[in-house]
Amino acid sequence: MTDRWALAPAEDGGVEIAPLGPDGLPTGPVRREADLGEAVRGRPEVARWVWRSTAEVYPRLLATGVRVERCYDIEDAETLLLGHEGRHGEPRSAAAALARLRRLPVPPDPPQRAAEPGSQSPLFEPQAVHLPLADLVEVYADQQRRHDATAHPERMRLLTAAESAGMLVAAEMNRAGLPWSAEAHRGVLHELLGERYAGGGEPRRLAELADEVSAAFGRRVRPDLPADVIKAFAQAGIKIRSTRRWEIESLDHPAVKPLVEYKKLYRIWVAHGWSWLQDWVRDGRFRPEFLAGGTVTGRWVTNGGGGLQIPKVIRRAVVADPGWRLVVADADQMEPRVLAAISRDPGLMEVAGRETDLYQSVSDRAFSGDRAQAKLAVLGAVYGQTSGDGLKNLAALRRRFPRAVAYVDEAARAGEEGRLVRTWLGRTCPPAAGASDAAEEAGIPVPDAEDEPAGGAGPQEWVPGYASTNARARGRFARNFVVQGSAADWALLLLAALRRTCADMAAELVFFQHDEVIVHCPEEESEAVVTAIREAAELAGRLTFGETPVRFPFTTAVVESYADAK
DNA sequence: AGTTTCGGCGCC
DNA sequence: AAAGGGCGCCGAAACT
Repeated sequence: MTDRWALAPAEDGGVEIAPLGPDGLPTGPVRREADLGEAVRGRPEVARWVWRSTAEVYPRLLATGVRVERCYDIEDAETLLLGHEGRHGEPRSAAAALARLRRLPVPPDPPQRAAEPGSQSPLFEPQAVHLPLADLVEVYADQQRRHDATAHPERMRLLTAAESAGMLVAAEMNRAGLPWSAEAHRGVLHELLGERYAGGGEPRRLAELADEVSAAFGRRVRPDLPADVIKAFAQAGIKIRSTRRWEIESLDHPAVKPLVEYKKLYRIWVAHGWSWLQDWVRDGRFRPEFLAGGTVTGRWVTNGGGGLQIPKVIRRAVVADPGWRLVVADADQMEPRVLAAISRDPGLMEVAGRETDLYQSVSDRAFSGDRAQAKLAVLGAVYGQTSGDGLKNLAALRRRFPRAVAYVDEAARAGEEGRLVRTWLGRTCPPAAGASDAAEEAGIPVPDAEDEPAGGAGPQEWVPGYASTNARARGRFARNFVVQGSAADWALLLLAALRRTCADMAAELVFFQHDEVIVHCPEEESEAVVTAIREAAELAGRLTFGETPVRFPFTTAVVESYADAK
């Protein structure tokens, strides 16, 4: 029997709290207390705190040294429930949910604010509508009933609980920060880019490469301006459509080598150079603002500093504190393993039931041992590749793993037809996701019935190529959604389990990137953390997908620098 | 002058 | 050889 309490910060800095019964309604009077931290600290027996917004409440609790074991984020649950009900566009605030319940005019959601460098404030406007606790629990009790109305109530409950747990993890990671050595970072920059010149212009190495590009063209060319580069190639008699690297690299021209090198280094300079370091690293920590469930698929995003796009060469700057270690753990072939678990394809489950390299096993069965082809085929199936070798390989994949391919094909068809598509736990893809905004605004009908295959075509196997461009884009989105989103479901359970183990140690979760976690811990705890990650992965697999032979192995490394993990 | 979009590329 | 999912970020270009 879980002991749940609702909590609502009051305008005057105090807090309202009340115990809740199984129906989600209060079982006792609403109490007012003067201090948020004390109200929670004094009730260690509470198993789950129910509140409007984790991003509003939990950073304040953490600031006073109070952690909670579990929570329920009403506005996050509202978002997930609205999505499941096919009402993605409706306002998701607790105030809006209450207004819908009472059949009053529904207020629009407050706008989101972009993160500023170094700020630690919550993502949502601080003046977001506060609801009295009595109103809040009315919304909560209604949400409990709405869980019961979903296709799989127990999975939906797991989803809202898991994402709330993810929000606790995110808040704790935001507070901890990623250990970052500014000195190591400057070392990498100097090694790659050379000296900086006064005035903030290009560093030495970039200036040299720009000169080499210009020399190769026989005139001054700015390699950072695509239009200038296209013009320069045109004058040399080479037509290019863009200056993307894969298009440039195939050209036979002396400017190619310095140009490609320039683009690589330019990227480091502008996105992760000295000014980035100045803006985002304080007191030996990089603090991107992690936001759990920030995308349609449930993947996290970070707000500020490009926290999920740290280039490999820059990872040298992620360095554990003295006497501490980074435990870097990366899930092995997560997406095909998730596909095996959700499709229940016998062949793929058998392959995914081993901890050895899944792509190698797939290639042994369907691609005569060519691992690269097997990987391309699997990723092509998941991403909806429509041309090239991927299509040919997809046919081989379909022969050996028919249920797996049929699963994503069905998702793609549903997406094209504008039907709802869900992850394993019930996160729901908006029916218009993947369509281009321009086409949507132009009022292109969805789906385009005239583009459907002619009738009487025999067994209805899904084939690409008949729907409108927009419908196909929605199909690809939906195809990927069921795999990427179910992987995100699983990852939330993983984080929740790992967080519980780390709570008994000094170890802290400091980074999470889709299928990869970093734990910062004292050296002597590192082996325990490795074990905890393995156990959390298996537990997450069972909790998310039920009884399944599919395994979720991790590659782990105990290192002092992130760069040494691979 | 300020704001939005585009091109390109980093990560998974 | 060529292009298919999810993101964020930057400067330049294109707008208002």
